[in-house]
Amino acid sequence: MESKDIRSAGLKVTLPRLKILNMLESSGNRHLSAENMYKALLEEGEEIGLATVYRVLTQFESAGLVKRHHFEGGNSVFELSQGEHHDHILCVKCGRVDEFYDEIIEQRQTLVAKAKGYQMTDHSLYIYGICSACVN
Amino acid sequence: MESKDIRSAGLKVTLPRLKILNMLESSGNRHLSAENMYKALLEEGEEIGLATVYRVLTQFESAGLVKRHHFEGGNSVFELSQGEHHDHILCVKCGRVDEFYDEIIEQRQTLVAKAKGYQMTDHSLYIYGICSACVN
DNA sequence: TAGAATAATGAGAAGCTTTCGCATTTAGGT
DNA sequence: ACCTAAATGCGAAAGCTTCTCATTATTCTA
Ligand SMILES: [Mn+2]
Ligand SMILES: [Mn+2]
Ligand SMILES: [Zn+2]
Ligand SMILES: [Zn+2]
Repeated sequence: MESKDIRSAGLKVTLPRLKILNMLESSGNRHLSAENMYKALLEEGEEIGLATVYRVLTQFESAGLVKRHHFEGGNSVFELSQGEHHDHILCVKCGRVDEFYDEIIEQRQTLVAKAKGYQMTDHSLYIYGICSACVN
Repeated sequence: MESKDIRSAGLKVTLPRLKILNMLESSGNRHLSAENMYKALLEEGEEIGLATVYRVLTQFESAGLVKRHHFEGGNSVFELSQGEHHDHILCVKCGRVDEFYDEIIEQRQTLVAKAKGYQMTDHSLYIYGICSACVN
């Protein structure tokens, strides 16, 4: 029952919010754009506006329910923040997205920030390449 | 004499191209947006179009003369590609940009790509934080 | 459970960055 | 100096995201 998440974010439990949250939970694709979700909902026969999708996703992001990523070229994508942080590796041919977490990279980032006199708040790391299915 | 760079990129040596290249070389700020350069050139009394600035920068990028970065929120920034690769650390308060290169991070990225079955072509790493001048 | 107060919605307009199209100008070779 | 191809500036347009506002839905209270 995901209504709890919405409520504890201080938001009213509305159909659009439930639909969007549900889509993020149940879709095979963990990384979806607002446009993706909007079109999928339309096809399911929902009556929803694109502005609402963006609004709701931004609210979910503020509430920590969702993470927004800016993949190279094009629009933002969103995914449920399921606890642990991770970074992304993307195929430049087919758009496939894989996730990874590297403790050493994380540590070095902290060290770099410290060395440069920064109090690190965040970081974004994307690796681009050609996936095994796309080689040749 | 930067005309050589332009010529060897297969481009005609024009005033806009010289002005833009010169600005990237002489400006105190190593990381400039197209809008930045456009406005600065207008203030210098140049007659130039924003579309030209974008066009020229894209051509310079293709020629390997400049690198384009997508800093969080807002527009792309460009810098001269002076040889060695580096990544960036940015202050979220004042917008300050510092550069760094960490050999271990670079190596780990290669390892991650390999482990995920990718042939790495590129990566982008930004660290965000609060710089020493902005703490408090 | 009805009603009031308030938040959320959908539709379209608008904002912003970047690119495109095209008539005009300019560069570079002869 | 002339010719041709390339480059320019301008405005329009694209693509993504946010804003505005009249309408609708949710939650709280009685
Ligand atoms: Mn992810
Ligand atoms: Mn740099
Ligand atoms: Zn692929
Ligand atoms: Zn700062």
